[in-house]
Amino acid sequence: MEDVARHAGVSRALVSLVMNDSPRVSEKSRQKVLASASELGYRPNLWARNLASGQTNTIGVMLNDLHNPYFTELAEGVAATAAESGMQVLITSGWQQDSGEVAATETLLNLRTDGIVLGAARFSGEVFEDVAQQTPTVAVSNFDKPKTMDTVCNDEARGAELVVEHLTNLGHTRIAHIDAGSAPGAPQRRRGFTQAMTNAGLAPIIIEGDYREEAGRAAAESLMSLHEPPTAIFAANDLAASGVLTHLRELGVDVPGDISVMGYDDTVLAGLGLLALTTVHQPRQQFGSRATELLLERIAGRTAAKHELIAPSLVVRSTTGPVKE
Amino acid sequence: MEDVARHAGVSRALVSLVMNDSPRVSEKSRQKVLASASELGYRPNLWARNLASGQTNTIGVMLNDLHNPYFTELAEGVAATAAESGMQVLITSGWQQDSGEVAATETLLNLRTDGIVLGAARFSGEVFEDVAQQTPTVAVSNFDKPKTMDTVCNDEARGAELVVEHLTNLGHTRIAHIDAGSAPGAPQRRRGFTQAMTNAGLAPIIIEGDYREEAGRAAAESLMSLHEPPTAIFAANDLAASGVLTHLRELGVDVPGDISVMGYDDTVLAGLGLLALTTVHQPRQQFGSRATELLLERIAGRTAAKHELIAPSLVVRSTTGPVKE
DNA sequence: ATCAGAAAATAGAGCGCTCTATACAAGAGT
DNA sequence: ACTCTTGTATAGAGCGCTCTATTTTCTGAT
Repeated sequence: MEDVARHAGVSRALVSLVMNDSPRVSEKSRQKVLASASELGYRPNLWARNLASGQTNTIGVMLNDLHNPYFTELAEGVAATAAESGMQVLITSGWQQDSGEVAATETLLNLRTDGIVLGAARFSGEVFEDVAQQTPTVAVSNFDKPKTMDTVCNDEARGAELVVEHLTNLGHTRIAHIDAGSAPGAPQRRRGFTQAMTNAGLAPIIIEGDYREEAGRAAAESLMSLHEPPTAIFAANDLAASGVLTHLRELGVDVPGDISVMGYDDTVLAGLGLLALTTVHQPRQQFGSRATELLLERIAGRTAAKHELIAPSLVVRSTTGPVKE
Repeated sequence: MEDVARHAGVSRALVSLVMNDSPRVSEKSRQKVLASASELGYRPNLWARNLASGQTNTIGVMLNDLHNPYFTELAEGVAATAAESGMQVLITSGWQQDSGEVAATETLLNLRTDGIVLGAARFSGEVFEDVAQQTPTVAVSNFDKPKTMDTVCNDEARGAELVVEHLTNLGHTRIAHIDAGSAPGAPQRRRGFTQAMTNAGLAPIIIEGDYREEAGRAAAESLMSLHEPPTAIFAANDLAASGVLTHLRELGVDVPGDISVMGYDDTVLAGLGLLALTTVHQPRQQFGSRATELLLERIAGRTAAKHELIAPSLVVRSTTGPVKE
């Protein structure tokens, strides 16, 4: 910077003003400075700039797992909204290790980003309460309405309701749900399912499982060996639904002629021609952009916590149909 | 830091030493400092630290697209290897916009990360040559052996060779390849395929397509309406292969009884029960970790460019079998 | 010409840390 | 008692920038 100033025959301060697009600089010296800057290959040192200005214009995103499209689409939503406000986005990840999420968040904290979006899965909200104490924080998680941060999450109960509505409209009454124990979102889905079934005057059938394909396959096996198998299966997620479909295909059962299958999440899998799975879509990018909006509000000074649910929607493909007579 | 020093009754310099685990501090004062630090909730400001020390201990990763598992697994490899050397990893993404890759790289440059790993796809190497001039850089790309940076990439030719070997071993002679034009990696695959077929004394059949499912489906349609359809189809990637399978299923053609199908990449899709696709596995994490090793060498002072190919491997599942008599 | 007032440019004090050179004990050797 | 080490602690000058307060220069109206 020193060099640029000397080369352009002006003061360091003026160079700084030019670099920040200040309107208080004459066109002539702006050109002069810009010229020498590019000539000398000068680029402002972000570390120094942020140190001096005390703000980073950057928001940090902590993602539990980069493999999971859920998190990357979330990040994309964050990036899009952040860009509108001219903010940079920096991503760290826990690389699905237990200690990872905390370490990654720690990095962000040390970096002094203006705020943090938490795409966490491993821990309950409490672990992050003191993070939220130190910097504006918004979590995209099912946390239990913590006071120090905002949360945005999918309305899982509504999603389960959507499933039950769709299936009952098709005439199904024996509907089974493969649940995923205490995995993120699973308890809410299970509760929503039970609730919706009860409201419809139907008996909820629930069988244990998890979010993996193999679990779906195993669950389908138990379900189909019942005296009176269900006419519709609502899997824990798309991957589990894929397991269900695999087993039914081996059994020679026709989908959706003999039995209807639904997934949850609307991942790439669901759209594949061979699956064409009816599922529940979560607007993941919207989670990210809404979280960012809330974060920007917080950065601007709001302190009261907001907790928002975002409504999912139904995507009907070819694995559901009218109940067999 | 000032506060911590005062609270512990020592100088700022000593606090700095403690925070950097210097051996030149007595156990007694180390404890004292650590105690007051945690009491006051002090955390070192990374920006200031890096500014003062002139090095960031951070390597930057620029990823073309976070959705693509190729890139995220690459990042994971980088993270793992970087962690071994106590380096932090910061990720930026081009969010698959044309200008994105350059902007994201720019951010990294401004951040003065010790080095950059490029997971680029959009541009040719030239765009990044001057980046490499400014900081140690390794690209995981098919760039044409640039002098200023190292490259690591998949041995696409070998991958195509693997496919042809596998298929000819099963007795296939009419083998078609759906190619993906000028998309990343595609020309190399096409060349490798042609080469391997020619070497085996067979006529390569090539049909245009791209990396999407719909393209695979369309290509399968044309292929199957030939007078003498191929007995094996080697799709551009797994997604395209999925399209092929979808079409064949609709046609009632038995896979692998009537015809064999192969994908490329070994993504999650390939492992699904309903596809069970035979494919070529790319060790994506290894790309990342090898790139990081090279980058660390560069950071340590090496300047001569290295260009490495990494060998893929075959994953046999259930979509390939002996040719039908 | 003169001068108020706006516009443009500058000086210089930080920002929170690191790091070199220096100071200060306390023990070792003579 | 004296110097010479060795092991710890400290002062203070940066790192590359921003930003407030201040000075200098440039209007245009009298």
